[in-house]
Amino acid sequence: MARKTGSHSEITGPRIRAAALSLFARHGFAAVSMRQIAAEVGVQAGALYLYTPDKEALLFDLLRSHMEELLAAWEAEPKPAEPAARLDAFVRFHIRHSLMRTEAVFLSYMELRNLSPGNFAAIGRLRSAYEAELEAILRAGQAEGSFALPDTRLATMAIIAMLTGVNTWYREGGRLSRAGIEEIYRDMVRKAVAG
Amino acid sequence: MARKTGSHSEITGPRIRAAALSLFARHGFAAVSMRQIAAEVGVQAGALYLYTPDKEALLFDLLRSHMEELLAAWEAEPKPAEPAARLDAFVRFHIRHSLMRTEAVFLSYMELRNLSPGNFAAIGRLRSAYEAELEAILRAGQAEGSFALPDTRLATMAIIAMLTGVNTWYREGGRLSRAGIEEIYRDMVRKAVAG
DNA sequence: GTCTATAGAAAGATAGAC
DNA sequence: GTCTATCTTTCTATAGAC
Repeated sequence: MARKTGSHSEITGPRIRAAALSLFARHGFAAVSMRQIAAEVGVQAGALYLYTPDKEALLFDLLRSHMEELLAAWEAEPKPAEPAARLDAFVRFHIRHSLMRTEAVFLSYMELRNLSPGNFAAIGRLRSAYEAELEAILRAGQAEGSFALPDTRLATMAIIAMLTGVNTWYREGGRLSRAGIEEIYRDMVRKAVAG
Repeated sequence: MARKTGSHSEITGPRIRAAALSLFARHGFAAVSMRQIAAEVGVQAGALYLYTPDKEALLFDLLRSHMEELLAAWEAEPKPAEPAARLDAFVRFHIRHSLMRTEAVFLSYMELRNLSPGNFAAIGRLRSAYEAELEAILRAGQAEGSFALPDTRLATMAIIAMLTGVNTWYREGGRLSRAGIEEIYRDMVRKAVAG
């Protein structure tokens, strides 16, 4: 069972990812150096390259994990069949999830442009898949007659932007509780799409 | 009227600002070098320092100019007294202005964190002043009874996020005209705040 | 006002000892 | 698996010629 000195591969990898996520979200991908990430983890800069081929791959990994986790979480969510109730569920889910993963959401909206074209497209596809979930709900409600939307695609983008915006102003321990915020947004969205 | 060789101070300054705006918006402040900006303008890197004390001051100047221009433009806008009509005017104005200044809007939402604390606070004050314009409209409509909003502050942030989001998906020559987009957003906002 | 040249610091990434 | 040391490139910013 003897191990080499300083062998911590099972724990160092996740710690590097966590440190990178936090630093990238706070200062921006390009403004953060590999040395800073290494210092946060408590290793030397060179050691990072045992876990990632380069800096961009580290960013891509964070973004892809986030999007895949988001899609999986929505899939696992209990989803009513009725469009109106399903929309409520989406709103609550999106806000709750965004507030739980503030840093990753920030990254996903800010650092796409630092990806190579191929990686950019891959994240774009995952994002489109998520947007399609909301769009399907709106389309179903529209077909059923419970929603009145002149343009379903625009409404999809408008609602997601509105909900994701919660990340720009929400602060832990502020005036409103998370449940309270979910409720207010849910009501605004309900009214905005209503016939 | 003899001038020194290569004297273009009246025109080089604005061209530097334009190049910096475009590059910062496309690649991010930290990812753009002074050399790139200089190359875009057609001067040497050293020449930039005749127009700005450093790189951050260049960013700060762009952000401040944008916010001041935004506030001045809204001030110059014809504004109905009735809250409902005034809200319509705000929505149309915000979308129109955002689409006319895509790059600056992008910068304003992405690069605040690259400012020093003092400069950050200065831009924050300008942004708050703008948000206060919308919040005042919502408050007036609420007091008058034409709007029904459980939380005026949250509604302010939600509406601005929704409207500004147009920048993330709008492309020139796309499916919808600018006027059409303004109209659809106006209707969604109207419904969202209605009693 | 712009140029060339460069100082001085810091970046990403790699090599090889342990 | 992590370290130290370093290669190579690039950066911001300045100095001084023209």
